[in-house]
Amino acid sequence: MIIKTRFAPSPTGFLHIGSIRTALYSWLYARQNNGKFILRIEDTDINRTNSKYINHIFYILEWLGLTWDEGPYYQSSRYDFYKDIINLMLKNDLAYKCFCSIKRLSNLRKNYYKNSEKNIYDGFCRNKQFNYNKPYVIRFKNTSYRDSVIFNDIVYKKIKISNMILGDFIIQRSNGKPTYNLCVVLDDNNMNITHVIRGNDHINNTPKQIKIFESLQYNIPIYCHLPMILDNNKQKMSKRSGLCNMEYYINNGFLPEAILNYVIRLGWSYFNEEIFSISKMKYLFNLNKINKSPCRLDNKKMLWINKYYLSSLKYKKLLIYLKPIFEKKKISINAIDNISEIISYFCSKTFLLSEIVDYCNLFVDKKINFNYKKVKFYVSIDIYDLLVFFLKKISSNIVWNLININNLIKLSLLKFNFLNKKIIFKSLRFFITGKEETPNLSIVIYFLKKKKTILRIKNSIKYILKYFSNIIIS
RNA sequence: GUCUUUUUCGUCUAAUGGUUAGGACAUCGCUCUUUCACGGCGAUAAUAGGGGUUCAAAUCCCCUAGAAGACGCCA
Repeated sequence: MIIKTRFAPSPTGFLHIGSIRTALYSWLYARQNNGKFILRIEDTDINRTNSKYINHIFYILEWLGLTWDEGPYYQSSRYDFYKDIINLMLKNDLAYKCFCSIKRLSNLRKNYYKNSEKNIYDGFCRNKQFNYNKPYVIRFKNTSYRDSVIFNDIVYKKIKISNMILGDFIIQRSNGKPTYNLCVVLDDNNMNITHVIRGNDHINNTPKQIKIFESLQYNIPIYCHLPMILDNNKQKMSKRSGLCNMEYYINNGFLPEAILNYVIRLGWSYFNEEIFSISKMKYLFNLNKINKSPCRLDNKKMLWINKYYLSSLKYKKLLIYLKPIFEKKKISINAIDNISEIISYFCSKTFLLSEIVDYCNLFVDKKINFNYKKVKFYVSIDIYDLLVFFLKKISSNIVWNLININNLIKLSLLKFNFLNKKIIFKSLRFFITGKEETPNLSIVIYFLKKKKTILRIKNSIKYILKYFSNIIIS
């Protein structure tokens, strides 16, 4: 028997980190067993389905490298298939038409809550042969309410749910479209899915689905419900919440391998290991070792993992990841001549791709626009003298290397020893880069090269002179 | 409210009846680079509470409390 797993998102929002883990686990399990991984788009809710979300699903799975072997199947294009089986179910007394109005059902529900009873359909149309000319839904004709459904979950082991709470649930809406619980069963059977790996918010759907499987005499797949990943408010992640959204991770410079590594460790572990490459995951991952308890995201740990992968990437691959971010920030790579040297140096010092790009931005050939409020803090006669001195020294005929640049800084510290050392560093940094926080000053100067450094200091000197004259005038 | 599930450092987790309750991230300290950052070293920190079973309980059983999900003509 070929192992078949599926990832079956509904395109009603952007994928979040929880769906990614579900996809990863399903994908891994299929790959470990030489099985097949199927992509199925569950788009039976016409009102909420949006094609941009479908494209997003493809994009993210491809970005992560979670390739699928079959599909994508669209449930919306399989209505005829579902329809045939619904008709069969009607014919074999496994389902019935229900003409109850929405108003009647909502009143029913209100009363149930008031009397704290089970909220299920009361079976008003169950054994009647109505044939009104008005809209109807089709309900599954559930078996004895005294039964309970028992199934063995890979993660949660034995789960027992009373048939009492299932009731005669709807399998076809009044608009003629089948509902989720029916489509899932028919598709999982039709596509020969052997293992259903999904979030545990579906645990309560599982008995309903098992009931349909049984009534149609299909083979019931093995279920594996994964504990929820909760957001920072300890709530189920919403497709709209920003921090869990995959767009956020991509735009902020996370690497796919880092995301997968972080996500596989939520609810699963292998001794004290933290780093899992794809091949290592395939080798070590074990469905039977998944935890039951829900977990929360830790952005700091994710950053740490991202840093790990960032520093281990080769320059060429790194550049592929960096290019779209450069473009998004409208920075031209060609404007920095020693870009490869700069990127190779900074990739081991940063947590995010976007940080590397920000650092690169320091070396772009452009005029610095000083923040006027901050200038006030740095500008003084002494700093002016310092810059003039530094300019003179750096313009001299020196070999451009880190040692010599360091020596120049040392020399300046000595010459201006009446100034606070921190002030000297901070001022040089500010007037050379326009920023208050940068990597090591001598490294920055080294990468900036002689010509640009001189130009920038000259501009800063001019700027300070102008600043002084403005003060005198006013 | 009903049903299902869950509870080990702040967070992710290890420990299948005998451990000094281990690791990672975070935090804090020290330390290197005459600055920040990075790095190196170290420290703080947990078995939800109460009963039981047992020579022995984080681990098995019961109760209580907290948390999450489900209870749709959403998926």
